[in-house]
Parts: sequence; C-alpha cells; structure tokens
Amino acid sequence: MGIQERKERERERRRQQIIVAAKRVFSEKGFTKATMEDIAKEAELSPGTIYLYFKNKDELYASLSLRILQYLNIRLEHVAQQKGLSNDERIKALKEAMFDVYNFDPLVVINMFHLQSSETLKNLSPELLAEIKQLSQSSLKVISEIFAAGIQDGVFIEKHPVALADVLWALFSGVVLWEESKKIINGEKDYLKETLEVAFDIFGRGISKSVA
Amino acid sequence: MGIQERKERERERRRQQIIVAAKRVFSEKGFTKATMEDIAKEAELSPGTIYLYFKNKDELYASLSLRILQYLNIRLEHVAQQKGLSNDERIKALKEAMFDVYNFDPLVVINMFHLQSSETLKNLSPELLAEIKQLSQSSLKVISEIFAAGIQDGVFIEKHPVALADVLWALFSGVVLWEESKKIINGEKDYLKETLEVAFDIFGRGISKSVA
Amino acid sequence: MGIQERKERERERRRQQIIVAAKRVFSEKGFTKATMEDIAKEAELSPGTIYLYFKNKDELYASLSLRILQYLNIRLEHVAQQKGLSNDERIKALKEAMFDVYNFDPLVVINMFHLQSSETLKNLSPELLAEIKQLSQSSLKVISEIFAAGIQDGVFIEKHPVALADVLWALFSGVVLWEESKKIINGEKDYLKETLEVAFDIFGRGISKSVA
Amino acid sequence: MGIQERKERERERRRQQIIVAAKRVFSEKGFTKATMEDIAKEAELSPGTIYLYFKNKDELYASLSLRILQYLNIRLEHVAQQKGLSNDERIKALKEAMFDVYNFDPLVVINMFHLQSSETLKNLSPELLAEIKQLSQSSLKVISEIFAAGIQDGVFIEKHPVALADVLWALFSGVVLWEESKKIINGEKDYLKETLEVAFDIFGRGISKSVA
DNA sequence: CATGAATGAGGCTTCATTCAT
DNA sequence: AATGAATGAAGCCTCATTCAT
Repeated sequence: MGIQERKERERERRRQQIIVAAKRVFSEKGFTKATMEDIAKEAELSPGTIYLYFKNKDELYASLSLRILQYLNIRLEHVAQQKGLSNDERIKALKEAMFDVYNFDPLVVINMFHLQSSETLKNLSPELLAEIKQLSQSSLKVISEIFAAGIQDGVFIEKHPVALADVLWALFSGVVLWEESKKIINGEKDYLKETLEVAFDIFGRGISKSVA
Repeated sequence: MGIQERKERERERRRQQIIVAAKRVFSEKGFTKATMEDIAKEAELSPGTIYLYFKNKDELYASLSLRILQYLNIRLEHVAQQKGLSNDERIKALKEAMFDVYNFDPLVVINMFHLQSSETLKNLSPELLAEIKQLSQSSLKVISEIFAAGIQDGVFIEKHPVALADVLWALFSGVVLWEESKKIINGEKDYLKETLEVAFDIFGRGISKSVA
Repeated sequence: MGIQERKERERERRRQQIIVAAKRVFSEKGFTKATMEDIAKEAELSPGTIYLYFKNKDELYASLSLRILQYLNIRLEHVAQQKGLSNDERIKALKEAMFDVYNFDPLVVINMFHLQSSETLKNLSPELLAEIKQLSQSSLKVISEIFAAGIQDGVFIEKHPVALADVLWALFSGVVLWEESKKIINGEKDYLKETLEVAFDIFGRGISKSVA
Repeated sequence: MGIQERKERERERRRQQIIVAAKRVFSEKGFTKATMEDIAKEAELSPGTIYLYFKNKDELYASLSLRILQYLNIRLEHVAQQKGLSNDERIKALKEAMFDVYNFDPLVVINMFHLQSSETLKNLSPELLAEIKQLSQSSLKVISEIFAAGIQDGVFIEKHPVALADVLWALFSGVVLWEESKKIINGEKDYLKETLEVAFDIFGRGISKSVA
C-alpha cells in the first residue's frame, strides 16, 4: 500500500504543479495565446508530460474551473446545511461564501468565468461538459433553495427562486468579468471588491420584501 | 454625384453583407474557431474581398461590437436628455433602452459581451481598443449621471454613482452571458428576457431608498 | 494620320508615366515588396491600366532595364564608330560612356544590375529574356572589339578580349551593386562615383601593357 | 556528458541537413520562389521542423551567407597575419583565399552575393543585418590594411586603401554574379574561374606602381 | 514515467491579375 | 481606353499533439 499511496500522492503533486502553472499562464495570456509549451516551461516540465496528466489543452483549461467549482459547491452546501440561520443571515453567509471563494484564488475564479462565457465551452468533451454542468447546477440548486425558503417565509419577493439564483450568479460573474475588462480597457485599478460589495448589497436589498 | 453616391451605397451594402455573415459565423463558432474562409463562404465572397472592407479578423470582430455600442450610446443619451422624467421613470427608461438594444440584435450584443469579457480584448489594435474604451466610457458616464441625479434627489441609496453604473453594466452583461452559457451547458431554452426582467427589477428595488 | 499619331504619342506618354512610377517604387522597395498597386498609385492610375501597357509585373520590371540597355548600346556603338581615336582615348571614351549612362538615370542602372543579378531573371518570358540577351550581348561585343583592337596594336595585355569585356562589365555592375549594399548595411553615404573612378582607373592600368 | 554531446552533435547534423537542402533550393529557384515547403521536402523534414532550427525564411537564407562570411574572414585574417610576405605575395595570397572560399562552396558564395545585392537585405532583422555588417566590415578591414601596407611601402598606387578594398570586393562579387547571369541569359557554360583569374590579374597589375 | 524533437494540418493574409462597367 | 472591385491561389508560420528513446 505504502508504495501505491506514495505514487498516488506524487501523481497528485505533479497535477498540482501543472495546474498552478496553467493558472498563471492562462491568466496572463488568455486561453488562445497560451501555448502548451508556455505552460510546460512555467511548470518546469516537458510538453509531453502534461499530456500524461491532462487529455488536452481544453481539459486542462476546464480542470482549473472544476476545482474551484467543487470548492464553491462545498461552501454553498455548508451554508445550506447550517442550522438556525435567519433568512438574512443565510443570505449574508451566501455572499460571504462567494466572496471567500473568490479570495481563495482570484485568478482561477476569473478563469472560470472566462471559460463559462467563452467559446471554449463549445469545444469541451461531453464528459467534461457534463461534470461542469453537474457542479454548476448543484451550486445553483443550493442557492435557489435558500431563496425558496426565504420566499416561503415571506421575506423575499415572490420571484421564481431559480431566476433569483441565476441573477445572483450572473451578477457575481458579471462583476468579476467587467472589472477584469476595465483593467484592460482603461488600464484602471481593480475595484473588484468594492464593486462586489455594492453589488451584493443592492441585490440583498432588491430581493427583500421591505427595506427599512 | 449620382455615381459617387451609388458606389458609396454599394460599398456600405457590401460591408453589411460581410457583417451579417460574420455575426452568424462568430455566434456559431466563437472567435477562434471561426475562420475567415467560413465568413467569406457565408457572405458568398472570396476571402480577399473581406480584407477590402476590414483590416483583419480582429477588426471585423470588434466592428460588430462598435456598431451596437454606438447604438446603445445614442439610446442612453436620449434617456439622459429627456425632460421631465422622475427618477423612477428615468431608471425605467434606462432598462428599456438596454432591453431594446438587446432585442435590436441579440447575436451582436452577445458577441459584444463575449468580446468584452475575453482574451480577444488583449489582442486588439490600440486604435480599436481606444474606440471601444471611448464608447463604453461614454455609456457608463450617462448611466452614472442618471444615478447621481437620483442620489441628489434623495431617492437612491448613497453609493458612488460610478459603482452603481458598473453594477448595472455587470448585471446586464452577466445575465446575457450566463443565459448563453446555460444554453450550452444545459442545452436549456433561453430565459434571457425573463431573467433580465427579474434582474432589472431587483436592481431597481435595490437602489431605491424606500420600497413600498 | 494625325489622329493615329496623336494616339501613338499619348500611348507612349502613358507608358512613360508608368515607367517613371515603377522606377521610383522598385528602387525604394525592391521588386518583391513593390506591389502593382503601389506603382499604380505612384502613377496616379488604376492597377488595371498598367496591364494595358505591360503584360505583367516581371515585364514591367524588365522594361526599365531594356531602355537603359538600349541607351548604353547606342553610346557604346558611338564609341566604337568614332574615327581616329587612339586605344587609350577609346578606352577613356568607353569609361565615359558607361559613366554617362549611369548618371543619365542612376536608379534605373541600379535596377538593371539588380535584375541582372537576381532571381527575377529566371522568371522572365522567353521573348523578354531574348531581348535582354540581344542587347547585353551587343554591348559586350562592342566592348570586346575595342579591346581586341588594342591587343592587336600591342598596347593591351594579351587576354581574351571577351574575358576583358566581361571583367569590365562585372566591375561596373559590381561597384554599383556593392555601393548600394553598403548604403543598406552601413547606412553609409554613397561613394559610388569615387569608387567607380578608382575602379576604372585600376582597370585601365591593369590592361595596359606598360604603365609609365 | 556523453548524452549531452550526442544531442549536440545530432542537432548540428540536423542543421546541416537543412542548410544543404536550403542551399540547393535557393540556388535553383531564388529566394522568393523557393518555399519553405520546397526546402522541407528537399531536407525530408516537415515544415515545422525547420522552424525549430531557424527563426524564419530570412534567417535561414542569411545563415547560409553567415557561414561562408565567417570562413572568408578566417582565411583573410590568416593572410594578414602571415609573417615575411612581400606585398605581391600577400596580394597573391589574398586572391587565393578568395578563390578558395569560392571553391569551398560555390553555391553558397553565389547565394551570399545575391543576398548582398538584393532587396532581401532590406528586409532582414536588425540583428542579422548587424551580424552581416560586422563580418563584411571585418573582411574589408583586413583587405584594406593589406593595401595600406603596400601603399606605405611604395609599391601600390596611392589611392585610399578602403576604396581599393571596395573595388576588389566589387570585382569579386561582380564577376561571380555576372557569370551566373550569363548562364541564365545565354545558357552559356560557366567561365567563372577563368574570368576570375583574369579579373584578379588585371586588378593586381592595376594597383601596382610599376609593371615590368 | 518523462522527455522534447518532430509532425503536419490549417489559419491568416497578401497581391498579381482579371473583367464587368 | 480606364477603372478598381473582386478574385483565389499560395505562402509563411504556429502549435497541439504524438512517440521513439
């Protein structure tokens, strides 16, 4: 077992090494301009080795998102399962989870939303697409259930909870992407956190039935 | 004169022909996968001809967005200049303008937000980037001025008006992109209009100081 | 007749117009980088018109050389036919003729030698190549006959007169091309005339049987 | 070490393989008409492989010349450093060095002079141009120093030694190029060696102060 | 497992040339 | 005769991927 385990661990470490490199390179150059050789160099490996761990460039790119989506999922489920929270508290926890996920690895979150809103999505293998689908649906399900509870309790406006979840997701990704774009277009400093705060605040007020 | 004019008109028609083809092909395949030959075939022209009207693939892609950004600009300015509107009415007009622009040419609006939130932006010529910058800044300025007025009148919450404009823009683009993605990920029908309605509604409520 | 003649004259004038433009453009950009459109613009004509006067780009390029080769031919024949010149005087007249031809239109002479020492030569139509062949052979024949006379008179060294003619031609073209290259390589001022003087001087001394 | 060395050797062998192929193809078709695919086929490699060894077509072309220029340089320096040679002997050694370089690889020498006297020079990368500049300047410097010594000793005519070096260089390249052209124009056999002999002979006599 | 040299398909773009007006 | 828009063939080069070592 010991040997088996160590091999397993080493394999995982190697994957990490590649993922870290890929993250950097994709973030800097974008998907198309980044070459497998760039990533190999950044990982201090040969191009061939990368293919021992990832089927192809698309999968490597998508796998970055998978990890963060998984993390987001766990955090959201945690929020859903916490007992004894008021609706407002749960909404707040929701925001915090999303915020934390972003802070956990901003580059990867940006990558994920880039992937989500890009042509690359169309070229993924069905299996990978299915995995992404499952994860994102799961996240959205958790979110919408939270909203559903709030609506039931009469504190949130009576919109379809799935729509509310979609809006929250769109708002989150929209802010992340738009702040990224502004950096490129305007060469402007990054106001992501501030804007995200404002956005979540408005959203929270917007779905509440009454605002003091 | 007549001859000059006719040539001018024919040139413009040809440009349109190319733009229409490009719109279709880019929408279907995404920027990278779409080839100039695809577009030429769709336009029933030779590849060389496209280069008589557009400097290169990037410019062709971006030009789709430029046109819609210009249109958006005009619509927004119109909203800003309308006399005698209450803050709520102006916000409503704002939403309608954005909605109309989307409906005017959904494919192009989606393309525009794809461009905005993608690596392609990084590879644009400085001139083109400058043009996009100017147009998007202009749009955001109009939006933020509307918010500023509402804040001054005490009907909107006291956030920085530029931040509010960013949030609205991010929300709009986020919803458009996310609904597009859902179509790919889930193969799901397009709930864009409904989601956009909900999103705008929440946003409107969220920035109002008091909600009945 | 008058009409016919005028047409003829106008046609010739148009040809000239194109040739002048081609000369400038080819000199500035070289054969490959120069485009037919460049030349058309310089001539203030449309690309199509050029093809009414020249079969294709190669022929246009070569036709520049044809004219100067014809002129050189005339000058050389004149030298050969002048009565009562000593061998030295005839050699001097030879140099002067070559020098004059260069000064008559340096750009075209450079072009001619570029053509002569270039790949383009391989792509010319057989007819054009034949014409060039005829002209250059004629020039070299005149030169070699002058040398033959001098050898017969015992004042020039006893080398094959054709070889001497080839050497003189090679020297002339070599100096012109090398001074051109130096301008590009070193960004250096043009010492063509001085170098040509030295070259002709050395050549003259070199073929003389005795040098004072 | 052994493995490193073998790789090194194989890399060099591959470079040679490409250079040999390029030499043939460029000689036959000229720079413009030769395609990278032609060269790849001739080398029995894929087009992509060539780019692992040469940055682009220009560099490949120029690299042919660089090698021969380096060789010429070495030979010329050797002539300059030989002790105890009379001026005449040194001139003779100079001729022999140039002759040898030509014989070492005629195709490449012809290529080199084609490059030198062509538009291609204008399109070279600055680094490559600098390298060529450095090498040719070095060669010419050695030549002119030999002439300077002879002038000082009173056995050569009192012209500027740099001008003499230019003339010799021009003569060499002029003869090589002109004999090549004659093959194309006249389909004539190659008299290069004979003509070069005559040319050097005349040059030698021409720069000597007194000829017996 | 790791390597990295080699592959070769394919994209963007240019430009000589044509031809309907 | 002149135009100039349109053509489309063809070239350079990149880079994801493979495979012999």
